[in-house]
Amino acid sequence: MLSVEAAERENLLDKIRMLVLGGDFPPGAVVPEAFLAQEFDVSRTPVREALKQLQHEGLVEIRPKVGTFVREPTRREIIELFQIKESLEGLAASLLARRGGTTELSALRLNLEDSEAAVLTDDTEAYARLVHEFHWTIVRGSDNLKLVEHYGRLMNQLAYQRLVLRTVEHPGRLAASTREHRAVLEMIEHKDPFGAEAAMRNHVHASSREALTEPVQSLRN
Amino acid sequence: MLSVEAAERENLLDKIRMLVLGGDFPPGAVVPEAFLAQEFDVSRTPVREALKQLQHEGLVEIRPKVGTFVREPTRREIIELFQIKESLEGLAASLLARRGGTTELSALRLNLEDSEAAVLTDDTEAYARLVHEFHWTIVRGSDNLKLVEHYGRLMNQLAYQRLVLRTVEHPGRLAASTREHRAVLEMIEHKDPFGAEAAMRNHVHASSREALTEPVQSLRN
DNA sequence: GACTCCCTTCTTGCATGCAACATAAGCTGT
DNA sequence: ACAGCTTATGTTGCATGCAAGAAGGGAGTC
Repeated sequence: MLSVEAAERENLLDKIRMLVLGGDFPPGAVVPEAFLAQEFDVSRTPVREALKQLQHEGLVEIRPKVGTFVREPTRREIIELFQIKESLEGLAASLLARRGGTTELSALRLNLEDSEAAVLTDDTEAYARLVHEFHWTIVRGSDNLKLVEHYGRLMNQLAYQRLVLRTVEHPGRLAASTREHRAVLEMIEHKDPFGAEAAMRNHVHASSREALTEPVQSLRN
Repeated sequence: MLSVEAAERENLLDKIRMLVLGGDFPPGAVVPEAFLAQEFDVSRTPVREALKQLQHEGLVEIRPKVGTFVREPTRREIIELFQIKESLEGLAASLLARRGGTTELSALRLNLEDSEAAVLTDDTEAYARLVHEFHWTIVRGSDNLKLVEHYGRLMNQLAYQRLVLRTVEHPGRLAASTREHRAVLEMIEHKDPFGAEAAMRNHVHASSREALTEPVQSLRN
């Protein structure tokens, strides 16, 4: 399908994105092309292309003739992105409910069981992974490839992993979140698009408020 | 704000996008980097970066080691994109209604008057422009910069201009569309977020069905 | 001591050269 | 005539070289 070089390039973009998202660089720090080029043993040209793409994704800012800087989303941007997240995931839930994809439904049921187990054992790391999987399963289950694509862009911008780790620290949030997931799943099982959309939006809205209540250092700008 | 080089590069990207969207190249035709480089009197490198970006926007497809091809959205993709459009514009209308931006409101009122005049005189070209302006005014009026950004990406993928020109050809659609615009505006004026979202989604849905009913050559794939 | 100017250094932006690969045409043998 | 192979061409992918600009530091001056 994809030639070897293309796959390598994808990997390069992903690798650089991981490096940026992973927090290995302090926010606002400069990321020289030459360093990345040496790090991944390629020329500056493919690194440039990848950084250009990351700029369009909003993860870095390229100041012309100055340098490439890791860009931390501002609090306002996080609010804005969560509004879009709410809308898109609502759409995804609605589409999945209308479609009634059986494989996704069973995956979601399984996910919910695992999530409840993780809540009981207080396994926040597993829970974070399951939440991620739950949302992505619904989006993919919408059977709308363009939606999947745009959703991926959105999530990249949100630097989601850092945030979700923060929300799960709130006491009681895990249980509440799981209840909301169950509500969404039930609406989808009943093939109720409007109900599913409403439940999903309600859930995302609640989770966004949780993610934003904590005044964290990296969100103070 | 933007340095000269950055502005030039933006212009280069926009210029190439216009060329691709403008239909100067037959869909599926190859667009060699070297040609564009000579056309705009730059090296292949910035052309490459621009094409790379256009690929991520979904307008062209770069087959490795083969060439760059103009990519026409399939009918399925258009349906998918319209679903997202409905969701995002619904969000925008909702946000604008909640906010109650006065400058946007007056702009929309003026737009509606002009639109009705264009309907009476059957000026389809002016109407297409006004429709475009109406929707963008609402999206910008949401005061959500990230939404504006994502919406722009979406519209680029839809190759909107070609489609809107097609919808206005349907008899009676102009008047119906204007009525729907008025409904949206009234909901926003009443500061009714839910009503505004519903009206907007209804409008987009109707317009998408119009855009998709016509079996046009370029949409047959 | 503070301010201004220049210069050094680091970064990106672009042009160009070369290699690799995919595709298609031509050639040869059957 | 046709199938398989070879070759020719066109394209992208990447490496490298060079120039231009921006930021910071240091020297000189008031």
